[in-house]
Amino acid sequence: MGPAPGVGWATPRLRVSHPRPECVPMHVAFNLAADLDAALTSAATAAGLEAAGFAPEVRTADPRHGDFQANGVLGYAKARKLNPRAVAEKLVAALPASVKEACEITIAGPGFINFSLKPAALFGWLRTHDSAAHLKAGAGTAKSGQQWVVDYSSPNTAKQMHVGHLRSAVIGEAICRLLEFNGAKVVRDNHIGDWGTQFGKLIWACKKAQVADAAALDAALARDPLEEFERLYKVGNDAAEADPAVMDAARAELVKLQAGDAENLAVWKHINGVSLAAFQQIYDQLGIRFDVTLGESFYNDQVERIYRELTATGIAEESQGALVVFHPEHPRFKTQPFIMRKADGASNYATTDLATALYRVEHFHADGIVVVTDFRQGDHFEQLFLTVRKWFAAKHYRVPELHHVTFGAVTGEDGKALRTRDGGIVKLKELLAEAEARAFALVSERSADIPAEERHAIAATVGVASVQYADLSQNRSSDYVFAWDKMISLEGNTAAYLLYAGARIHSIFRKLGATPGDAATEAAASALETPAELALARKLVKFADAIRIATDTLRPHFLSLYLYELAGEFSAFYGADKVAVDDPAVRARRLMLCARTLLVLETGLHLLGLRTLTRM
RNA sequence: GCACCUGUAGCUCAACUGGAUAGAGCGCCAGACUACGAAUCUGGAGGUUAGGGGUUCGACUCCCUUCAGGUGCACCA
Repeated sequence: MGPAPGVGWATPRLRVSHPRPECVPMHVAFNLAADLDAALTSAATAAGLEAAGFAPEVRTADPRHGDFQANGVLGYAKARKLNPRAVAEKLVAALPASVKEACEITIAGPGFINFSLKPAALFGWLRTHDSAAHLKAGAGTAKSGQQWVVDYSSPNTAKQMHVGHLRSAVIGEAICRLLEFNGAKVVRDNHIGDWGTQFGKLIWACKKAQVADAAALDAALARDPLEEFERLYKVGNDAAEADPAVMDAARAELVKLQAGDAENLAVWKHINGVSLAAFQQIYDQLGIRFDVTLGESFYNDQVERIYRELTATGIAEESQGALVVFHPEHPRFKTQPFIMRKADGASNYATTDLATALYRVEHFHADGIVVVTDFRQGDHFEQLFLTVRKWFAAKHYRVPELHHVTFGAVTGEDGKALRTRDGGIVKLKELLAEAEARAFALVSERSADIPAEERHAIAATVGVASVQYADLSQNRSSDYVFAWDKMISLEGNTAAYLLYAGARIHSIFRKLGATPGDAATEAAASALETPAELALARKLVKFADAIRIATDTLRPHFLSLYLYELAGEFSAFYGADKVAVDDPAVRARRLMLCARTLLVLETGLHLLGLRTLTRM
């Protein structure tokens, strides 16, 4: 999606014709790659290319070749048996003067068009994008006016959150923030599992414990309710697996619950209240606040309509007593059913997920729905989305974009599912506490001069950020190897390295008695000159592209990678060029670079859901 | 059996969904603090992208096939 016409190079209105930075015009596009793309598209028409068959394909380039490259002429020329370099030359000749003034343009190899931003153009971008609000204003056109619903975290009640719940929560929150930054309105929906068969077993076990020793049960529930419910679930589950009669009894309890039995409903409510309170403690640490928590139970009374509509539209059919959907056009789902009503008449998660999709469109007017779960539910969501598209089309409901955002398993360093020393599940509560403890040890070792109280606060940020970032820094589709040493490490692509880079910039401003982004200081800045200054500026300008790709692919690691490279570029600059020099114009421009690096770094980290520090 | 995911440097991971000489960190080797935080930086060595075919100007990326690991597949979510 290109920028709004008339805001950049695509029109002759912008003229970066004066090398003196103070003359840089006000309107500088946030996403220069997109702007260049638009300029090339216009130029293609002017140059007599077949506009319909030409896409510029602008992307960020290897710094050896420039800042951006356009690859579109290769395919275009090939398809028409033209000389690609000749086409590229025609195209470049047709570019508006503003682009030629802002960039060095070369044609290389088989027909790549390379663009290198001149120092004044880089300076202009930095001057324009001087606050978080201006960055957001630039990015916010991409999904402006769209409504999205993001379904993430979604643990089951009656159980504690464990390490398996981490990725959905962390990745989901980052996706929410990215969508918002791009201008979308986002509803954060915690689709908790509060209506499944686990309650049959759990209620059965509760009643049994009640009969056996009511006082002991009450005492255990008073001490740590969630631990006790978890233990009872295990009792019920083991018993049900060992004895079919217990399984039947548990099913009966579930049926009673779903029918509205007062006693079972009371137990169920108690369990959910206790669970949500415990979840919120984790969410507070991760900086997550849901707009709605609409679990499976919320849709319980809406399932009849689902059965009715899917039957009436001919999408669902009876099979072996169940109501199912087959997809004849699909190699597998033509025989593998999507069961939306069990043979015993009960609903299941296919039913509630169908109802959920409908509710999100009817109630929230969703343009896009994102569901963040692990990859093992791939079949389910593929079937669900196929069904939803057919159903909504048949009923003339709005069909939103549907995305199943998957991620791999969390494994230990042996490649197997992560377990504690004694083979138990790693509880999220304990994992975060350990991260904090390890971070505290590290901060204490490195910064013994900071008061203990502040060190604890720093450790809380570093510990949680390290856990979050470990997840966000790698492609979500691969399995994730959990390794403490790598996670809390200060070296390499870690949260601590990025937080350190930020703390060091804050330190520069403290030392020089300056304020980041101070307009009076920056007004004195001279043109960018040294290789390190220019390299850093080039990296800063590409923030827009990092945001774009992370959002388009719903993969936050593209942003993480960018921020890591930015921090590295800053460290190189820091080592090469001293900020605290006597020449006021040089000092001013380097302070400006520091301020923009800080701005982009902190804005980016906040988009990932991390908290940042001013010292550590 | 049928499908999906994964396989890249000794290790942990990237590679913008087909672009230029496949990049980082750790580890290893050699350097840089009487300079704003060395929790840092600058160099170097390290690759048949699991194997084999194919598609094309161009392939880690797409297709076919073999191998290895993981995961799903009728009433759990």
